[in-house]
Amino acid sequence: MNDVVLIGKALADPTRVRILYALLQSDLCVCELVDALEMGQSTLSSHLQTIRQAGIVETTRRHKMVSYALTEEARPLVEAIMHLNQASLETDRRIARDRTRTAERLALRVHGVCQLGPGQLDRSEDRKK
Amino acid sequence: MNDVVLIGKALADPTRVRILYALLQSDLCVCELVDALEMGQSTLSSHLQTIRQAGIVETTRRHKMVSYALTEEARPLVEAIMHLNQASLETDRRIARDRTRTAERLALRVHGVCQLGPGQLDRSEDRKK
DNA sequence: ATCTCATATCATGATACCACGATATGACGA
DNA sequence: TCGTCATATCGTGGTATCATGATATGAGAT
Repeated sequence: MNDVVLIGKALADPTRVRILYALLQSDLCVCELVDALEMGQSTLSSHLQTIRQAGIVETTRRHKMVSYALTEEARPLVEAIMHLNQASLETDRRIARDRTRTAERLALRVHGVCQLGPGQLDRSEDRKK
Repeated sequence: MNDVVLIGKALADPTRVRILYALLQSDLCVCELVDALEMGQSTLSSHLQTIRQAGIVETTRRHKMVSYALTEEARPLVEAIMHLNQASLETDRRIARDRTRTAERLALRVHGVCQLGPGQLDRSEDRKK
């Protein structure tokens, strides 16, 4: 029962849904998430702990960074829920922005690995418009 | 996104998980749930509204009573999540008691319909032991 | 229409959760 | 060992959520 509740809590907050949706694109380290989702590092970190306790994500160290990934067991569930509400997700502005910023941040990887630390993708990108 | 969060919130509380688990057994009216799960009517009712807003249950009137049932769309999802954590649910004392009391309350139906109102299954059952 | 009874909503106090800044941890390089 | 830097945890003020008792709604029966 408690396990179900933990999974529920993991999905019960918009910020955490954004994180899960981003992790559906790719494994990501904290600094990449900070840049992609534009939120404070402490905020992000505590949400990641919440999701981790639910058994939905797991961590691995890559050099200095800690990388977060969906677990094998949770991925089908997360995909199912996200797909079930695909319409509501695809029309969401915030999610759309997250997705492009995640892609931009991933493009900065070297040999498929994050090397840079947080603060790479600042608002200067907006001026291109 | 909002839809996903609503589903999450629906699962994010032990009381609501108990309700959903009971509804997995059978459609139930509010008075049956009050007896089976042993909780206040107002508490139960507001949780039911939460779950309803998430699109997980729907209501139909049966005589004086309002019956709650899992929706067609949500049932597979709920079953998936419950099954995924079957172990944690089957060892749960509260869930076990809920299940037997739900069965006891269902046995009081006439022609498969609840006729009785709340307060049927009181603690006198315990004295049998 | 009025009474009854099942269900819904309201008001309230207690608890939990959120975002954010400040501080702590802990791995790596010098 | 001593910095450095990415990540984790702590403290705080504001907001949401919970359980419960009191009250409101609304359908069926008289």
